[in-house]
Amino acid sequence: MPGPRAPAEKRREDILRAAFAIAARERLGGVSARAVAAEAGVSPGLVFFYFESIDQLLVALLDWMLAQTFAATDFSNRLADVSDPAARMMLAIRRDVAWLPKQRERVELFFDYWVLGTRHPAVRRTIRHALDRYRASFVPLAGALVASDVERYSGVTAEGLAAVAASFVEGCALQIVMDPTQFDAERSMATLASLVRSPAAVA
Amino acid sequence: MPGPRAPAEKRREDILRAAFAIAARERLGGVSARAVAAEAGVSPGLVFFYFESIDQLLVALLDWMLAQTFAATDFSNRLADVSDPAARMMLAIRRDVAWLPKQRERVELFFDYWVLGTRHPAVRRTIRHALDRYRASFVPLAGALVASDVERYSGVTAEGLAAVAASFVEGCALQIVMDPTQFDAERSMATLASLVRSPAAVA
DNA sequence: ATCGTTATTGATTGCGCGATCAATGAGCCC
DNA sequence: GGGCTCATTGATCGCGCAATCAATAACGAT
Repeated sequence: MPGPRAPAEKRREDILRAAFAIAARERLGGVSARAVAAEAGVSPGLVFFYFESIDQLLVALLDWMLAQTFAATDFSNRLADVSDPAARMMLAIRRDVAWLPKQRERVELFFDYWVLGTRHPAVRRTIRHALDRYRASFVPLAGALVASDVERYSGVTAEGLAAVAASFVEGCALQIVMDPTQFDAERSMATLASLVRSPAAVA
Repeated sequence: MPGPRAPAEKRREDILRAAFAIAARERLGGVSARAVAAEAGVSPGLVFFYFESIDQLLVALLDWMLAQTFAATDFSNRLADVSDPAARMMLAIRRDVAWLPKQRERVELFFDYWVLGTRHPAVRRTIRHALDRYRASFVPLAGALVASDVERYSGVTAEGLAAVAASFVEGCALQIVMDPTQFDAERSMATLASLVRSPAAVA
């Protein structure tokens, strides 16, 4: 009755890929053992052989997605080419906001996981960690910006500015996912640029 | 076998309240016909008598919650007392961000509904509409702010600024629900205030 | 007091789910 | 090629769910 065998790593990967295909199509609610098995062309029992439960499969899928996502974005842009701190910060934000619509599937899935995380401690920890890393990634840029014009940014800390930048991008993600037709990324970016630019540049 | 009767409107309300009580406790996943009936002290069949399906009960519950939420916030604060446009805008944002932790249940439920909206067009429409209304509620404030200093805010439209404000608040909502201990609302507010304040105030 | 309407009941049906497990055969070592 | 390991199968269990419906009693009308 058993079919052909495959290396353990490949099978795990096959099942994760199948789970992702379904999740991208029908979101997390569509990821059931039967559906994943059918998509991967294996029997339902095998899913539980490689992942003890569906919850654990979902956690593994989240890790898998996050690893892929960070690998894809971390070094995709030459931020170092821009010397002006304000422009660097804006470019970083713009890069992330521009990335959102292209990867809408993943952004939507991430929110699905975020909702799941409110009930599922392991998922919550993973997501918190990812969001913290994201916020932290803005700290050096924010620090340079604050240092570049201490008068203009008096009372602003690097951490505080990084948190606001992260909030902004996450808010944009939310709006893109909720209603892509209404949200105008360019307009929001232009508005943010006007707010951040220094008084010297205005005058 | 039937128990005592009640006016149709009261029964509907009873069932909605029961559904909300469960949703606040166990989220949307806990809202089943049996659970709602038990909470309301009626039989499961009665739920389907007043709401044709569970989906329709959930839609009715969403409408009910949104009506309550808007009724509770719209007139809770005397924005009109503040004459400076920048301060007015900041106060509006601060009021909403301060409201989030107190109503965490509702915010979480709102995101649950977003997930439900994936499968359910009526829910999706309702949520989009609510978010649009929210963003639109910032437009008058943003318009006054832009008009108060056309030089400082050149290139900024009322709609754009309103969208950014909404993004910011929604981003705060995400962070507060996911990790209330990490998110420092006051720090974010102070940072935002520094960004928005006019050059005149800085000098 | 009787009757018709209808709100209310709870047993029931059928479904999809997560999870289990005995049976099975593919691949590997000697 | 014999035998061992274990990856793979698919039937199966038990559960909770949404939804249905015949039976029933509460209530207003007459």
